[in-house]
This record gives sequence, C-alpha cells and structure tokens, in this order.
Amino acid sequence: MKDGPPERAPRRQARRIATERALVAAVGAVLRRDGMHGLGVNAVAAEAGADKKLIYRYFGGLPGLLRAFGESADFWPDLDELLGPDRAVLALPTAEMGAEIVRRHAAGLRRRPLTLELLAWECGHRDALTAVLEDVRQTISEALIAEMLAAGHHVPRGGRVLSSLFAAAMNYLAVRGRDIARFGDLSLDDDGWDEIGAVVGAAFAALLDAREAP
Amino acid sequence: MKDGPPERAPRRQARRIATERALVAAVGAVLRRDGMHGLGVNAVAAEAGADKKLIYRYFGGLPGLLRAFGESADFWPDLDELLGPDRAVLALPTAEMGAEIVRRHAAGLRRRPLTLELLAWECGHRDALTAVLEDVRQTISEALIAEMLAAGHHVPRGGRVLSSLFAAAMNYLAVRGRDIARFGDLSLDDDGWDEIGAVVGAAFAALLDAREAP
DNA sequence: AGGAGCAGTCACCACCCGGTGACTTTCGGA
DNA sequence: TCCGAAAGTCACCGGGTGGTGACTGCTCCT
Repeated sequence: MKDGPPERAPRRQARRIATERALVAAVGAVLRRDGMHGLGVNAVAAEAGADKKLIYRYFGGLPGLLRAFGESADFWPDLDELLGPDRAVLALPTAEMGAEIVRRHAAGLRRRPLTLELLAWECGHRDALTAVLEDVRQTISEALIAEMLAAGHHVPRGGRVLSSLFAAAMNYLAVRGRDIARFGDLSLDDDGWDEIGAVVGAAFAALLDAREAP
Repeated sequence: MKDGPPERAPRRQARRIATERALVAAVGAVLRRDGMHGLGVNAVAAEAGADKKLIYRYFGGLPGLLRAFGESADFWPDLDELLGPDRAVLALPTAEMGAEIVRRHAAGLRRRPLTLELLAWECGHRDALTAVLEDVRQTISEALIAEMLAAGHHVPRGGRVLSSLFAAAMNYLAVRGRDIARFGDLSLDDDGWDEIGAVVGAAFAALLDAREAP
C-alpha cells in the first residue's frame, strides 16, 4: 500500500500501518457478517477496534478504504485457477477448453462468498468499489485471451460470444444460488451445477463443430 | 384489489381506495425515480401525498404495500408477449422456438426498467417483494411449458437446461446493461443484443441438431 | 338529529448514519 | 532534552430513518 519506507520502520509508522491493515481487514469481516448493506464507517471502525475518524484520515473516506480493500483481496479466480497447473487447460481442444474455463469460472465464484456478495452489489449500484472490481476483471479477461492466442487457439466470434453468455449465466446463477434452490429447470445444488457444466460442454462442442464442418 | 363492493361504494370507502391506489402507485414512482435504495415509508408517503401512517394502517407496513404493488403491476413478459399473437412462436421448429422465446424474454426485460430494478434488487436481498416476484415468474414459466407441450413440442433435457442458462444470462446482461456498456466480448447496445440473439439461435440449433442426428 | 367510527394529520420519539472539531497521548528528530 | 507533529480518542452535530400516540373532522348508520 501507500509507500511506507521498508527499511527500519519507526514504531510510529508501524503502528499506523497496523491499524490501516486492521481497517482493511475489517471491511472483509463486516462484508462477510452483514453483507454490503451493513457496510459503513461505524461498523467497520467498530470491527477494527479503531476510530472511524482514521478512515477519513488514512483513506479519505469509505470509498478510499473500499478501494484499498478491493486491491488487497483476491476476488476473482486468477489464471492459475482458470487454466490449471501448467496451463493444462490450454492443451485441450478448443471447445473443451472453453467449456472447462466456464466451469472453473463458476466453481471459483461459488467458493468465494465475498465475491458473490460484491457481484450482487454491482447489480444495483455503481461506485468506487465496483469500478475497482471491473478493472481487475478486465485485466484477468485480457490476460486469459492472450494466453489462449499464445497457445495457438483460434476461437471464432460465435464461440467468444457464447463464452461471454455463459459467463454471464454463471455469474447470475452463482449469485442467485445463495438464496434460491432452483432457477427455471436448473437446480442450484452440486448436482445441478454438474449438469450445467455438462450442457455447457455440449453446447460448445455442438456450436464449434457445426461451424467447422458443414 | 381487496373486494370493494362494486355497487354504490360509499364516499368514505371510495376515498380510502383512492389513497390506497395512490400509495401503490407511489411505490412505482419512487422506484422509477430513486431506485430500490430510495424506497421507504417516508418517500412513498410523500410521493403519494398521503401520510405514512396510512401505510401501516392499510398495508401493515412497507412489506405489505410492496406485496400489493407486486401483485398489481405487470413485471414480466406475459405469454402473449413471449409467444406472439395467436401463439405464432409455437408454430416454429423446436430450436427456433426456444431461441425466439429467449430473445423475446430479453427484449421484454429490457423495455421494463422497473423489472430490471427489481431483478437487481433480488440479487442482494430476500424479502416479501422478491417472494411475490418469484411466484409470478414461476407461474408464467409453468404456463409456458404447458403451452409448448400442448403444441406438440418435445424439448430434450439439454434443451431445457440451455434455455434456463440463456434466461439467466439474459437476466444478468439486461440488469448490468443499465450500468455498463460491455461485458466480456459482448457490447450491450442494440447491435450487441442482435448478435446475442443470433448466437442464441445458433447454439439452440447446433445443440438440438446434434442430439437428433449423430 | 346525533353519535360512533374511520380517513387523514401532525408532532414526536428513539435510533443510526456520516462527518468533524477539539482534545490527549505518544513518538521522534533537532 | 524538549517541542512539534502525528496517532488516536471522544463528544457532538445535522439529518434522515421507521414507527406511534394523540388529535381533528368528515361520513354514514341508526
């Protein structure tokens, strides 16, 4: 964060950094406990055991603190998680690769309750935090595409659109799955997610095959 | 609403019904103006030009008023909208029919700002209003399936899953499209939605053909 | 005619929010 | 050593919230 001189930090500065970290961590704790609607300077300061005034002094206000939080945590499945060890997923045929990435994306979301909370929050609001999240997402997305190109994959336009469509569906279903058990014909338990993954694979295969060989 | 005796309603009761209607309508107005986060007894009462106490007297509180509102408005594309005049969409081949319903679903959502607001709200909260909305949605969904069966369509399991997947994607993209211009490889303007519709059609066709004739 | 009851009004409460000015304590450099 | 500055504390403000008790005045039924 900031640019604290690493060499021999005086006790003063060490203390400050400690409370800064406590505040940032408190954001996560409050978020987990009360969700986004319970997030305020009072709650965060109480959780951190610090005074809320320090939020203004150190971060300029809640948005600044949220920005620091957003940059500190791992909200999104990173490349290792999406592509597996040694980028193994890139070695699959294109259709399987697309499906596998979508599946891993969904699984990564579902095991991050905080990310789901923020994803839900994004649906209804637009503020500093959501902007940070979008930045991070965009970065990962671009890196992913670069990896695929470097691995020699060529995904036709329709395949890329289908990927985005499925990613949107995963986001929505992962968020809603916290509250509801079914959506349309889908059940949102582990078995249901397995079935979703299977159909995603079938759709990718069918669409890309149809494009390649008619 | 309720069951006001149609024959010669006394002026008292007429007045009450009028303010009840005003309160319900005010919910919609506030929702349109300030979104869900600005919805409270104070705002609604002010908008309706009535006293907030009447919300408690007539509806038992905000949740009751929201319930009345949810039952009064047309939030979702109904069967006529999804299937077209004379159920024309049912006459299409199964794959085209599925794609067309998804497209009409998306279009219906996009032209209902209130529905999008509530859809976004649903992502983060669970209360009386969301329960009502889910009831209505479920009812429409079941009616839709009944119509398709009655028209002689047989949709395999994968097709139904794909429909739900696309419906989830449409919900998410329609909601997010209010705030962001792009999602992954999709642009969320009119042209982008046309492309989405095309890919949805291609995916349905590819998946259902692959199932029928391998 | 007249009184009971209901629609509607108003003031008020307690509570929680974000934000700030004034203060005390503690550290560290000249 | 000592003074300035930074860390941290506390009380307070204005404002908005949901919710309620006490009231007026009209209406409708007997």
